[in-house]
Amino acid sequence: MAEKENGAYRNATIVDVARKCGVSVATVSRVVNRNYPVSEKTRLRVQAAIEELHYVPNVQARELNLRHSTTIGVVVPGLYNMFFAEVIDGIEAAVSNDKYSLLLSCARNDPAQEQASARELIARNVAGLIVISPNTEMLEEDFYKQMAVRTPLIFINGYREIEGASYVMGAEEAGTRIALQHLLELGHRRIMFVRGSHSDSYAVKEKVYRELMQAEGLLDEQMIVDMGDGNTSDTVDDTEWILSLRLPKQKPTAIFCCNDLMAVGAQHACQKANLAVPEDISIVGYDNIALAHFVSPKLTTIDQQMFRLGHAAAELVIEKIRGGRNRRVEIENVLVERESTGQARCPVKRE
Amino acid sequence: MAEKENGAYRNATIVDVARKCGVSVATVSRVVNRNYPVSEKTRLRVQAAIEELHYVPNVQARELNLRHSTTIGVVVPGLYNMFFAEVIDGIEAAVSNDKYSLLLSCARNDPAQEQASARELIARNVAGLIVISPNTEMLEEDFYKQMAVRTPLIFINGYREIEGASYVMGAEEAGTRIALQHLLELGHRRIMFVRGSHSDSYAVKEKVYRELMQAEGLLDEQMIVDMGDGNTSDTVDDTEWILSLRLPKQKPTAIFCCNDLMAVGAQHACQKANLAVPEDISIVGYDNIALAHFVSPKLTTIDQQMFRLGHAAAELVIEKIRGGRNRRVEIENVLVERESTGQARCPVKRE
DNA sequence: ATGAAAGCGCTAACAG
DNA sequence: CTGTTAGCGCTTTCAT
Repeated sequence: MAEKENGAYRNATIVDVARKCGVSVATVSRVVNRNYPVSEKTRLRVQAAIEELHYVPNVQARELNLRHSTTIGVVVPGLYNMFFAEVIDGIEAAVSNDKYSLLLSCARNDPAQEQASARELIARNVAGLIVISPNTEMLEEDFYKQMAVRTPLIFINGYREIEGASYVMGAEEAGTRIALQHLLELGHRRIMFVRGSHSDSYAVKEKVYRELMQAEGLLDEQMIVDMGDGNTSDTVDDTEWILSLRLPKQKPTAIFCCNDLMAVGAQHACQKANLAVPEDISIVGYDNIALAHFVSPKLTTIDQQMFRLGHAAAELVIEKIRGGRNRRVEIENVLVERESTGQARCPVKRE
Repeated sequence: MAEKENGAYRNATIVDVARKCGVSVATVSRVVNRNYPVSEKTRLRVQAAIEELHYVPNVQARELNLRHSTTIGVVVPGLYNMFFAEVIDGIEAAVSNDKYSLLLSCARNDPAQEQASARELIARNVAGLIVISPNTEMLEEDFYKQMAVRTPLIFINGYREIEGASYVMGAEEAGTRIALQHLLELGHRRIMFVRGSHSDSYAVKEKVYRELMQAEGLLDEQMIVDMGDGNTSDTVDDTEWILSLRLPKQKPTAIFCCNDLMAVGAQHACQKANLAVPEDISIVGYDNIALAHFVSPKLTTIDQQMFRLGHAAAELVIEKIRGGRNRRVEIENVLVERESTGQARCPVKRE
């Protein structure tokens, strides 16, 4: 039993156990790790002592000795967003499956805090580091490049190339194309594109949108709307507000939104404008967060497979820890057809 | 610069720095920690060496030496649910504010895994442990009691009393009463109660419901519906299904749901049954997860203030780590009146 | 102001 | 099969 002296906790160590049953610490270590022969008799004695003292081996001390760590660090913008939460769920599943533990730090959407988080995790001697949606924009030149030299480094949805790092990326270009194609095939010609500011993810999608619409002779600058901060708890309401102004003017028959929050905002705007979804107007979101099938009509969207995104990242770190090479893996983005898309009202034949 | 030999990472230690500039490790330690005088000249030399070698102090080694830890462990059922994610957001904010780091482990709603997670965290020498919504039902008799002896232990929404632990609880009894009172004041008499299985949280709420309805002479066993697993990604659809069967028979004018997922399911069921919310029927949820204001009509619900729940728990561990006593704190549950509740259609005068 | 040395809890040779 | 010992990276007396 641990003794509590003046409020301080003092737990049994390997020495306590050894002394308790008159063997050496080496022997105790051996029965704990089952890696060298120990006579049945002493093994039992030692185990009894372990039980009695509630001895728990100190992993930190072991790792110090072994010169390797079994914890993985994760830097995430925050958990307020289901997207990140699900990614972490995936990381945790893979990581704990391989006997690693997960050290988590939130960057609060602040580049400075992101760096501080990464540094903190490194100092805590993580065996590898995963950074989700890194804020590379205002990034100190080779902050991560240095880091990659000392620790396996993986980015999830990091758009800037960092030397020495591995990447897990959702196939957003392909995904955007699929979504838009879906709308086109339904006969839609006036497709609005709703994006947010300050993320490479939006830029990638806009590029695809422009190319595709251009190719179809359908590009109309007025149809591209930037609603500002696209990833906060106000995104739904903000989008609703902005679209309620734009809908009457642009009269789209379909709306593509860069994430599901915006798409739900779009649903609200249509509802307020007395446009039935999907009868009068179709809406496609992106990400497939849980919210997408909680709303009504259920949202048609592109599944980023966040759990797999996280899971793959975890596998990549572990691979690198074991001496593997850097890799870049893409997770397929697939269309989830639900209730918010349908045939265009007055389908225009596609030439 | 760290050397990479046959794919293995080998980082600079305090010894490397000391050797590099011909001082003792003690001196290096002093300039790193700024806790003892060092001459300006050597300080500069040492700092230069630190920069050059990209030396990062090893927190694990320091903590081993100092015999104290600066990491907090958190056991959570999972992150698939926004409730838990927001609680962790709160914990992380408080914890990192106090220079602690967060070690996270998911219990996957499995009591055995929950114990494994807790053990794992303890072995990693956390300074304190927070368990969110512990699955105390099938709990090995004094698993946590033992644990509380060796490490500060905090439960968030833990209903079984464990000796030696601190508690942070949402005031669910009061919250349930507030929600029901709200409905009563709106003139509702036929109030349905929707709960899930296997959680003390449901039992607490049902108790309040029964008392209150009994007191009003309104209790009707038929109005209490248990929809089974109440906290999965299927909860919304399951609730919709079950209620679509019960609504026509019971004809409630209001529905109280034990969490927001169920409440959204109830909204769907009403919609399918052509009951306008809130004109024909009122719905109150519980928790106030983000979803609640993303749906339309926006959900009236009881705010559990998850962020504060987590924040308070973190403060409690830290308090205990510093030698404080065990405490039990309640976080107020407040009514958030939005769009899903309104005057009863044919208000019956309350006697 | 600086260095030498002990030791945190643990594991892995190396002897016996 | 078991014990002795060195040392992981670090901090902190205790000397100088």
